[in-house]
Amino acid sequence: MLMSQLYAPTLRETPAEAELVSHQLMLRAGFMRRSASGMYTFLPLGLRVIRKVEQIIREEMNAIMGQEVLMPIVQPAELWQESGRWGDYGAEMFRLQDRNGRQFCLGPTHEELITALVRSEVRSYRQLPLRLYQIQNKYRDEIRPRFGLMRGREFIMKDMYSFDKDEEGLDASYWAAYHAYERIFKRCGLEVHPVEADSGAIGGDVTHEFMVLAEAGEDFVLFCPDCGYAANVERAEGVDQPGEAPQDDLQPLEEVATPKISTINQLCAFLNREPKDCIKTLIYLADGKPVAALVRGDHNLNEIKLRKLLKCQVLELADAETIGRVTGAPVGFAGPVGLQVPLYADFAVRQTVNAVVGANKQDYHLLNANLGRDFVVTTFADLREAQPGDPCPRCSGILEGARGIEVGQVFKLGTKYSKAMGATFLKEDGVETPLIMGCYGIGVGRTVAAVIEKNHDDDGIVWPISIAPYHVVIVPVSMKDPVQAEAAQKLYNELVAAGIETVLDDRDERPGVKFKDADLIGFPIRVTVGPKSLEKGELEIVIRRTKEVRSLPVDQVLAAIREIVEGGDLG
RNA sequence: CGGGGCGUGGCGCAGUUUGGCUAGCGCGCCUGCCUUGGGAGCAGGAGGCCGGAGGUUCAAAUCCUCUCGCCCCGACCA
Repeated sequence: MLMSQLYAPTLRETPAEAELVSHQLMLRAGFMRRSASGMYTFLPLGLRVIRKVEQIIREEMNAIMGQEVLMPIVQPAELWQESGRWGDYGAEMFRLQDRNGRQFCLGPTHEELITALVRSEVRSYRQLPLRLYQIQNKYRDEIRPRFGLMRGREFIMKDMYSFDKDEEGLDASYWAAYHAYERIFKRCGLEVHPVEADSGAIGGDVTHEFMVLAEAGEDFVLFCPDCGYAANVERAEGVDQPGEAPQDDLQPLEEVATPKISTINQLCAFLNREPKDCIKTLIYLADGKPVAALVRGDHNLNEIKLRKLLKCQVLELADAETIGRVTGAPVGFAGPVGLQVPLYADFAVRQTVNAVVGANKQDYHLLNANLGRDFVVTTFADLREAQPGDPCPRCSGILEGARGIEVGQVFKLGTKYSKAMGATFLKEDGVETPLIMGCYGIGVGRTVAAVIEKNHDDDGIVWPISIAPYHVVIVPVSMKDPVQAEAAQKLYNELVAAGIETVLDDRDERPGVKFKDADLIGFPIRVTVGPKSLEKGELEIVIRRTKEVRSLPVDQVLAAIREIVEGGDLG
């Protein structure tokens, strides 16, 4: 490809719309442009990167017996009504109608479609296992699209769906996908960390997310440096440290005026106590019914855990009116003593002694509230959000925290969709049984964004060879010098003939401009064709990542480049 | 959806508070000269119904009302 022909409009200045480095660089380097909030056009360079990531995914999916299919983006409402998700998905689903008024959506995911496909064709255990995957655009009308490809409304996703006859089969499919993911991200030059995760609305119990640790990440993960335990904060377990609180030295309950003090921090400053000496009382509505959740003052409640414990559909913080009705006080003064709703408490509450709690009375708190004597908890459970510094739930280590970008997730779905949609098969014994499913997603665009987040410097992107849009750029210092132009063209022909993806920067620009663009775009290898080295019969190879310069005789350049490209990553 | 910010040539911005004459600057773009090892220099030039609609006024980028779009924080979320 000739640079003069390549449609890669680079920008000298950072576009105001972009916040993240990866987003800025993709715009600046001419890889993509925005068309609407959360939707992007990929320009030639961007598309080449996307295609390379897709190709790596294809190879690894095929290697675990995945077969590629292509499904419609527009999906009929009936299928989603069957699974029950037409209602559940809510405003996040792009919906549309055809001319006859039939309802459709732009597929946010494809479980329904694939299940419908398979149920009409798979009849027997002899046809299993079956692993189908697709790579295509999916649509979610996100509340807040942001960070370029990181959270778009239209995004490219690979999803594989597995169908097995039993749990062992599902387990095999799950771990095959898990290990394929490790290979895929490694080939893309990413270090990923599989973490235990919450399965959210998609259902199922066992699930891992593949995280790239980066400040730009929207997720928070906790991990144990000793035993390797790693989990999304949504999922990470809090430890139930054994033992009851000491029963001696209980002080008498005492009411204390705390005017206008309604947060733990204000309270601690006012009373000169530590947050861990307080108990937070949060009033929730679980499917409309008020409940109280108790966590220690230095902890945060994990709503996902509470929702699971209560087995409720809708869980939301109660409004001020409900809080007033339940506690008899305005927001900020709720406490467990005397509350007439079920109390669900985190394990850590069990160890508190002489705690500070709300008095259920405006501008008052209680000192020395004690479990058993002053209030009774309905159920103790792991309800708090784990945090760095907590004990590891698997060993004696201490958890650390980091932000992460979720680039992939694997789920054991079980029979949620096959049951709802009647996707069954006959087992060896002739019994009709729902298919056992798994699903395995990779955000292609997000993976590219993550690679840039982890591989850039002040000058631009530093692509790993494996997904670079081109391997090499040839930069003649001056195209007007026929000697340089000829040498550059000759090398270009040789590289292309050798199957090396090469761009020749044939523009009549000053060298500085061409070097800047080359760095910005991030070609892993640059060959400079200049008068100084040509006189000696040499060319210069510059490694983008290290800026290392190697001067080589002209006739050795091809071999050297080939070695670098075939050697894979430059480390 | 709540809070905040921004819409002025392709990009980045000034001008808006305190209405006023041909709407500016930098970059990019076009022509010519010159230059060629890290975003050169000189000269000339093109390009904007100031997001849109309505209103106030002798006069609106600037004031008022409505609207659309984009970005950030939060809540939310495979």
